[in-house]
Amino acid sequence: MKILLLRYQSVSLIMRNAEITKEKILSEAAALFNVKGFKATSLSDITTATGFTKGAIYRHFTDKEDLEEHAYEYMSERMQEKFKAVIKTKNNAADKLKAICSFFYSYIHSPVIEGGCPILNAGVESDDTKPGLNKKVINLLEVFQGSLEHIVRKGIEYGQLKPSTDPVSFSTVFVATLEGAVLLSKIRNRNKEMKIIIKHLETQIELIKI
Amino acid sequence: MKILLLRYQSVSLIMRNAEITKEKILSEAAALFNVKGFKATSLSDITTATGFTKGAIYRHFTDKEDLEEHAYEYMSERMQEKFKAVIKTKNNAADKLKAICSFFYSYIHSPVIEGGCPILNAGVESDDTKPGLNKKVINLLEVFQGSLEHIVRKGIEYGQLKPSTDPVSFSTVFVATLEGAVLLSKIRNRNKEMKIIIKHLETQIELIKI
DNA sequence: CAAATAAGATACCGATTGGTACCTACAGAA
DNA sequence: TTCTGTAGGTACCAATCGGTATCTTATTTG
Repeated sequence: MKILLLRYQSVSLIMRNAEITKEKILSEAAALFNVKGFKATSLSDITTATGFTKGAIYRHFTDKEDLEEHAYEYMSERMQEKFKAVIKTKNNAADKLKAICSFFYSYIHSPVIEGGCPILNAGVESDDTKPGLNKKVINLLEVFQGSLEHIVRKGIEYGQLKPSTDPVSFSTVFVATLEGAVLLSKIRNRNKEMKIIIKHLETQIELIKI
Repeated sequence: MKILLLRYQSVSLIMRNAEITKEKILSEAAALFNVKGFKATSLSDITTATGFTKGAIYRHFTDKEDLEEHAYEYMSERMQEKFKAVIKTKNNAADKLKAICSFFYSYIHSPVIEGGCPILNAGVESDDTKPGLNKKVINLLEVFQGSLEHIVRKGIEYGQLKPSTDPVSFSTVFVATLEGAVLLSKIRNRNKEMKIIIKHLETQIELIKI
């Protein structure tokens, strides 16, 4: 039946679609890079994960560095999409901030990208040897912190948060604490630390609420 | 004069001392591992840095993994020494906590080990592929957080800190925030974030002071 | 349906990786 | 001063790395 359908569409069993192939390579490579690290992930890791050969990979990307950066861009976009969606679910500053906390808490069990937070992972690996990648990490970090800053600013403007709150300071501390939580839970392979830290952040949010 | 002295001590110009050699290998490897990462640092990187050959390295260490773990142990010991020294300079809980903040702030310009915090760097790299190393990271993290917990506990006991302070929660949040600060400053290659976060932590310390 | 184009596989390349066997020569003991 | 154990150097190894030239074949175009 299926074969018949395929035959009518004049599509052979071995399909070839550049766009789908590229997507597959990017998503598999992204997961591998985020779990094992960029340097530790070899091209053969990616070929076995995707089922494609090096020939296919090098048709879509100039070299490994190019693949790394595009794969990170892929992660970055996914993270930003999810992040925006999370913020959208609430309609006031405090609830938005709490929703972000919940997002991080749930990340352990259902991550957007396997292997933890791409800011943390790529941030540590890229700073000394991969300037191109580092720029993309900075960008994602800026989007993340910028969103928080915007939430706080708007929260103050709309009379939801205390005007004494410093948006830059608050968002910086918020991001650092969350990333620290991810690190601790990653190292210990448990969510005890995440739980404690999320609870603390939620009380901090309550403190700046009007 | 110097050569004469050496001759009298029957010490040739090419000295050979297993202990000193091992120390040199460990210190150079530690710095390289902490800057470039464990995977990204090759044995030839270490031979060029130390001036020794692979033959010398493999006499003291069974394989690269063994060297990695001993090098991390070396970093860990150095960090703990410095950490204890910093805590000792003050004689009450709040000042001890603030001294730790200052230590992290100064770490950017005069690090104990080049390349940033070994908990952050090795923590990210070891969790998935290097269980032996991960255990050592957990150990250092526990010593660090345990020290903070002890400071808070004693601070409460001696009437320096509010009894309502939860030592576990406080120390967990403290460590996470500091590590997050290191990450942000590392990614951005500036100390703006560190400055903001240290300031925040100092006011948090003031809040639990009696 | 045939020709042209482009996607992907195959087979290779030199360089580098971690690792080892063997040799040399220095340091300490006698 | 000689002998001996061992610290360290030399020369190699197979495996794997990232990368490329070339070939096959699926898809598109005319």
